[in-house]
Amino acid sequence: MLNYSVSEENYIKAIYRLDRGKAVSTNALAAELKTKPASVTDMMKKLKAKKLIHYEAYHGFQLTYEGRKLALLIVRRHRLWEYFLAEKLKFTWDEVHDVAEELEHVGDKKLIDKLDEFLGFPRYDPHGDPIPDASGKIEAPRQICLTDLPLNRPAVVSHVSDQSSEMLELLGHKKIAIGTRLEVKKKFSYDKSLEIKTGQQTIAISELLAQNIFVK
Amino acid sequence: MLNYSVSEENYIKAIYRLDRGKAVSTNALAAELKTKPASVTDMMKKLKAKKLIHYEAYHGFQLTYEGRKLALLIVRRHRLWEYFLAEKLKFTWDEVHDVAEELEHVGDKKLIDKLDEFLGFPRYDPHGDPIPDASGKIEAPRQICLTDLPLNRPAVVSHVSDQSSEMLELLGHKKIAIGTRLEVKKKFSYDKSLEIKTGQQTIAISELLAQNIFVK
DNA sequence: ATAATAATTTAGATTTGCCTAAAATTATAT
DNA sequence: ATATAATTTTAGGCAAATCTAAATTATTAT
Repeated sequence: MLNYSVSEENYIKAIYRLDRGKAVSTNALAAELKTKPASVTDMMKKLKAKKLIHYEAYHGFQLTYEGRKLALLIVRRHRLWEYFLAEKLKFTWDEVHDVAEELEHVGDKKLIDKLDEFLGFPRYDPHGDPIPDASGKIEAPRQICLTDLPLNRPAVVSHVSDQSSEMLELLGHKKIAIGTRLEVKKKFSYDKSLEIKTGQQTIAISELLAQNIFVK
Repeated sequence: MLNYSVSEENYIKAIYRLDRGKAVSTNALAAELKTKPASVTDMMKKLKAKKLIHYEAYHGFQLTYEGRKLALLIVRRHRLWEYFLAEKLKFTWDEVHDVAEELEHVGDKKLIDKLDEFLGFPRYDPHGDPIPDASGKIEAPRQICLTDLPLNRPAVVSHVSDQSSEMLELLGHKKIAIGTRLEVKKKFSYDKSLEIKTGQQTIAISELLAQNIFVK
C-alpha cells in the first residue's frame, strides 16, 4: 500500500465518517474538517487522481474500494491507540480522542499489528466502536441515529460520532453514556429538538446533539 | 512551550546529535539529514528567528538554552518509545529506531509523562542511551568520539552511533564491543585512520569507523 | 419556468520545505 | 600571499495545503 499525507488521511477518514449511503457534499466535509470549501475541492481532485474517491464536479464524493480500505486502516489505528491510552496509560475516555488523532498517522503496519497483539486483540474502543481487524474487516454496527428512532421505541446508546470535549461534557451533564437506555417521547418540529426519557429523568436534546447519538 | 513542525524538530535533534562542543557546520547537518546545504541554510534562519539556535552566516550553529531543552524533550520521546517498542511490543533492538523516529513527533506532554510512568520510569533505552526525565535532565555521560580521544588516554567504548549490520560485523571482526578498553596509539593524517591498542592487540581503525565509536 | 439563493469550483496568493545553479565567503596549498 | 578549492549563502522555482474573492452550477421558491 502506498503512503499518504496526514492531510489526505484526514480527508479520507472524514468522508468515511460522514458516509450515510449518499454522496458526501463539499460543505459538509469542509465543516467536518474546519476548513474552507475551496480547500476541499482542491483535495478532492487529488484523491480522485489517486483513485481513493469517486467524484464528478458539483456532485459530491464517495469512497472507492481502495478508499474504504484506507479509511478502515486509519480507523483501526485510531481505535487501537484509544484503547491503549485508556487501558494502559489510564487516560479518561474524553481525553483519548485528541491524542489518538495524532498517533493514528504513524503508518507502520508492524507497529499496529504488534500493538493489537499486545492489547489482546480488543474488539471495541473506549467509546464502544468496533475495531477493524488486521485485514480491514469491521463488525457491522446496526445502529441508527437518534433522530431516526421512532417514538416510544426503547433503545440503547451505542455510539456518539462527535467526540469533542464540548460534546462529551454536554453528554456527561445530561447523564448520557454508551449503554444508556432511553426512549424518544416527543419530537418538536419547530427546532427539531427531542424530548427523551432515560431511566431517571426526562430531558431535552437539541437537533445537533441528537444527530450525533446512535442507538441500537 | 510552543509547537514545532516535524522538520524543525528533526533539525534540532540533528544539531544536538552532532554537537561536539564546537559549532555544527552546514554541510555536516545536510549530510546528517540527507538534504542539501541550501535547505539547511533556509531552516537555520527560521530556527534563529525562533531563538532555538545561535547562528551567524558562514560560522555554523549551536543550540540555545531553549533549543537544547527542545532537543532533550525530543530525545526523551524517542527513547521512551524505543523502550516501549522493545519491552512491550517485543520489537528487536534494530527495528525500534525507525518507528520511534515517527512516534517522537507526537507532542502531547501528558502522553509522554504517562508513557514514562507506565514503563516504570526506565533510565536507559534499548541501545544503552540515558532517557531524559520529565524536566529535561539527562544523565551526564558526555562521551567523546574516538577521533577526539587524545593519544595514550585509556578509555572504554560506551556507544556506537551507526548500528548497521555492516558496521556491527566489522566491530565483531575487530573484537570491539561496548565495554572494550582501549588507547589510541597513533593518528595518521594521510587518511585520518587510527592505530589503537586493546588488551590483546594493536589494530587499525578507519576514519569512518572511528567517527562512529564513542568512549568515556 | 424562471429568478433568487445556496453550493461548488476556479483563479490567484500565501506559507512551508525543499531543490538547482550561481554568487559570495572562507579555508588550503604552494 | 595569492590562487585554487571547498563551503556556505542567495536567488529563483516547485509542490503541497491552505486561504479569499469571483465565477459557475445547482437548488428553491414563487
